[in-house]
Amino acid sequence: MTIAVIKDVLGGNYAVGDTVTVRGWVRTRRDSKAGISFINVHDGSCFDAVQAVVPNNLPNYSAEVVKLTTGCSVIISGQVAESAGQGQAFELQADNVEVVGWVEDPDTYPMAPKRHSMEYLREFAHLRARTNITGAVTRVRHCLAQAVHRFFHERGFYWISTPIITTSDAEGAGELFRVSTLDLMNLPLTDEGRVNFKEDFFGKEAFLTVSGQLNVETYACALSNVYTFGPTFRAENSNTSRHLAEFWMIEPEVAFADLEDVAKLAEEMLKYVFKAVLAERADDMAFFAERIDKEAMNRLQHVIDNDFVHMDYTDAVEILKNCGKTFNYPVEWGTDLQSEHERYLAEEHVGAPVILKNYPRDIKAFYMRQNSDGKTVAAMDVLAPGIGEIIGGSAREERLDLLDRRLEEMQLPKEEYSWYRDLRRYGTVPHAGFGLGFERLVAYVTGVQNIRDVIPFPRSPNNAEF
RNA sequence: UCCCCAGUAGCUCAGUUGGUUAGAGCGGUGGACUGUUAAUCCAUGUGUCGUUGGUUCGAAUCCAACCUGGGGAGCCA
Repeated sequence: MTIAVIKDVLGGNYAVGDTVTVRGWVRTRRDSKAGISFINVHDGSCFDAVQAVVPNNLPNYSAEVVKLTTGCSVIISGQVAESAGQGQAFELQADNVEVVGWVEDPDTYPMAPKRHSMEYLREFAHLRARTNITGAVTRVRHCLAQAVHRFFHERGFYWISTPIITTSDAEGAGELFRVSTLDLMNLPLTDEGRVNFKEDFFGKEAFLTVSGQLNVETYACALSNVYTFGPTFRAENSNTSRHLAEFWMIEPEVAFADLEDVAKLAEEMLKYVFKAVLAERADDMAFFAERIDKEAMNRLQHVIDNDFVHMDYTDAVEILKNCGKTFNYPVEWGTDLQSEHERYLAEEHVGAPVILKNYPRDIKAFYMRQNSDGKTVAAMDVLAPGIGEIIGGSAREERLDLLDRRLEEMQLPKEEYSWYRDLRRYGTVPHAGFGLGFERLVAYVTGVQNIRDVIPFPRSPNNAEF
């Protein structure tokens, strides 16, 4: 018995006449009074389902085959044949249909063979993987993840597994999820009446990481070219279509590199993974172009074919001031750009991803490298049309005195960063890196509007089902 | 967290300017027809009208609070 994945059957990897067995789930069944039934079966290996042509002389035809409904699991054996119908080159002439699992009540099976809203599908995160769209998103997501790893591997980067549990608030900003084994009903207290974390699992306060950057910098300052690719957690009460409480982030860090180097790296990486998706997931991308966003494929090709536009923050402010458009928020040097400003720059002024660089020092994180003008830091954001900031990066301040001054200005506890400061005390080097929100990348590529639909089990305020 | 919008059948929605028996399409089911393909045609069922409270002779409809979802904003990736 040759077990075949549907991708290989449809792709012509078997000869006509070969007997193969496919296993999967029924998408639709159509009966013909000519004495056959058509059963479309999907197994996740590709976008399309294979059509099994089932003759009515099979022993279980009337008892089982004609009772198959959407969602039933089956094992079907038969001969690969050129299809007499339209819509597929190959099909399966079935000579055995085994029903593995029935759908107990087709009327209440949530994944009915019809269009569902994304909001509805989200309520069935355990079943939505069976739909066309979630299947396609899942394959594209995988393709992107593989391409990211391949891209860095080919350039000599090492994948560093930075910790999920941390005991320092990496950027002194983000809201953190606490990790604790203390009994909430009976907390140990200090003499001052505070919670005594010395009795907690780690002997101190612990949290889920908001970024692997500070940790991965340590490895960049030894292995030169490194990156993280892992889950990240933010306890921010963000209720938007582009925020998750648990998301995946890719953070390369490069020793002896400056901002220009990592801006180039970001551009090359995006082009590399977009090429991979167009080459490897043409079936799924065609579906997104047809059903989600007409421009899904053109957008990627356009990014691949054109150089990214680089723009200084200072120049961007001038462009925004002189563009003749009235914004809800005023544009002024020294303040962070609002969504509407970023959107104008990426969507209208440039019409493609744009790299904004050299932001005012006072609105950026303590670790960003200060420019010689005394006003700005070597930071960049990659803004993508439709989704906004997709990448944020910077050169890191490698000069200890300047770093310490920033820690003091921002009133951050120096002791907490002793190991980070050590990197500047022992063989410091200029280095730079960036962070890419993986789900934002998947959303950008697929055209799916809500980030909650490009991760299998989204976590957001008030929602951690499944 | 703030602003706006929505919650009616399994799903997507219409409707009800407060008044008897609540509507369509899709999906499901039954049948017809057919190498069909989200087929087509015919038939068919289904509702604490989000929750709680208030106003009223009477509330699914008006009001309030709450819950849930969506859009936008902030925070950011």
